[in-house]
Amino acid sequence: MRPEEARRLASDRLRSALSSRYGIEREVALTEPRLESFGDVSSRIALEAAGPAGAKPREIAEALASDAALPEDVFASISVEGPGYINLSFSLAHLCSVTSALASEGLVPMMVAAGSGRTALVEYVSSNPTGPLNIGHCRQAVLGEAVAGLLEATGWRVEREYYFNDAGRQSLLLGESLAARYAELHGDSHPVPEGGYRGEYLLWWARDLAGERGSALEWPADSGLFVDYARTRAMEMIKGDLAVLGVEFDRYFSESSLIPEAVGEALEALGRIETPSGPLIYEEPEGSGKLWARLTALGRPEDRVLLRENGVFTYRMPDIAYHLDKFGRGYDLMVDIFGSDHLDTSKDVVALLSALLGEEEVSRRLRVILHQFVTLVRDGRKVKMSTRAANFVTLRDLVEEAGSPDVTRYLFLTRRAEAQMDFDLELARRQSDDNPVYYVQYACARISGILRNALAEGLSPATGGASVAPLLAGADERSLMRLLEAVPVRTAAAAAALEPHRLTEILHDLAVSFHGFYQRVRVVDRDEPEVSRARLMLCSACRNTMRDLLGILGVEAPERM
RNA sequence: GCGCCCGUAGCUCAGCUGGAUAGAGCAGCGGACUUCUAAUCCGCAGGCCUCGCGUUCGAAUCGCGACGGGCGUACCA
Repeated sequence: MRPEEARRLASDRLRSALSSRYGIEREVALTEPRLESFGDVSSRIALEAAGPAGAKPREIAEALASDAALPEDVFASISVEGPGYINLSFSLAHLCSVTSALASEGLVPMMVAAGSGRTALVEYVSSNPTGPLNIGHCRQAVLGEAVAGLLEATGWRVEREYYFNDAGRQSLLLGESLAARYAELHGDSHPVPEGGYRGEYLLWWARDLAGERGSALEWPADSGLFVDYARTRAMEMIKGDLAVLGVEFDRYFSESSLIPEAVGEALEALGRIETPSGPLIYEEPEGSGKLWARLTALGRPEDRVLLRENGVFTYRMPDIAYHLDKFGRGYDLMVDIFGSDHLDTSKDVVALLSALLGEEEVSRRLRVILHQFVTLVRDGRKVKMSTRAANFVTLRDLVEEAGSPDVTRYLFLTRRAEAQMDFDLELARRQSDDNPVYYVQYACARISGILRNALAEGLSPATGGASVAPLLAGADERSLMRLLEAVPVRTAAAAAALEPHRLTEILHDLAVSFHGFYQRVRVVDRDEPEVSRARLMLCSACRNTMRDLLGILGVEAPERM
């Protein structure tokens, strides 16, 4: 029986006991208790039901425990502890059968597939093509990958998408910044424009451009060429940076592909909407051609311009068209991952989408994850960063300094998205020995070593399922199996919450338990081949589970270290 | 000013749909390698969970208010 099914069964039995004994209809939640001595799963239902039932919590708990009639092959015991907790213990046979399945099939088949073939689109990074990716994009790339991986592991069909703005003022500014560097090469002075980009990479591009096209180009006569060239190179650069992290998208979606048709249609649709305070879209000043969205009528603090007087859309407008496009593609779930600086925009876009498609539709299909910023710490001091001034640490630098994509990914994923975090460069660099990712990877490598050695002696993991339970009756074995059994449930919960950082906790728990087990229990024992094979099965389950969890996060599970 | 996120051990952070003695890593101190990888293990020490008020049988967790930090508050993205 899969772990989620075992919990469902216990929950249902307790619920019907509660119903028939007290006439209370209520879902019974089961939690993973904090301490192993509290059992394997636990319920507080008796404390919650005490009021409505008009009875003492302990009394209720005793009654439910005796009425529950749980199958003995799955549950070994049910007991009442403390103020009225109902604590359940799994049978060794159940733990062993799950362990066996993990050893032979890995983690994913052990989960009840919540997605079951439905489709999801995860949008992340979406940095505009103006320069290399920075440390913030790095956090986002890592997060997006992990969210996508988590959804895939729970049965969703996932697409990864990168949306970029290439039609706005920033593209123009980048083009002119390139033109300035280009002019500089040929001794002409053309200052980098106000608010322009000063990164050294523009100088390299200028040289390449001069090599291809000679020295006759001029700004603004050849502005289109400069802009196109800069954008192309920037996109190449970004893809290169992503490759350093091992990130690849299924689709790169450009803002300009929405202009003018999709954006026009979106604007028209918005224009048909009436709010209690008047039309959603209005012109102001009269006759100027400038169009505003009446966001205040949708509960937002300010109205916003969607179309400027000069006929150019503001960035919110293509954003809406882009989201409409995504909704139109029929995904069951869309996840947007943004930095916290996008909060306001994102809320405006969600409000306008809700006006177009209905609030229920939007909140059901669209989820926005806003992550907080990363503060870079170098020499114990916080580093100020600015993309345009180009005094920032790039994703590439970061991965190189941290030593590997694995370290970078794992470090970012140990914190939840909405927590600000400090990234200490010195720490990342020197953490080669006591970095949390190595701790986990080392456990995998250790197990691989054991399995290799055992195989060389002709011993392979047992495949008997629950039947080998008597051979794994030790306390260390049970602790590890108990943890393994809960992994599918914890992973599913992490997926439902879109919180990949929880997987690093699971991984850490598993590694701690395994290292302890390894220290105290000899796996391969020539005198006890059957016991050895049972233990090898446990090791294999542990390795597979960690490998699969690491895989979701995009981190390697090495065979040797 | 307003909106959102955050404030937990010396440092970096988990725990937050209220519940059983508040956890981890790093840093500190003390131990364990003739044994499948010591990138490991075992032990010690370290906390008015920012503060105050409230809701509750019960609050790190929920509400309100301070204080502190971050982000936003563009006709930039």
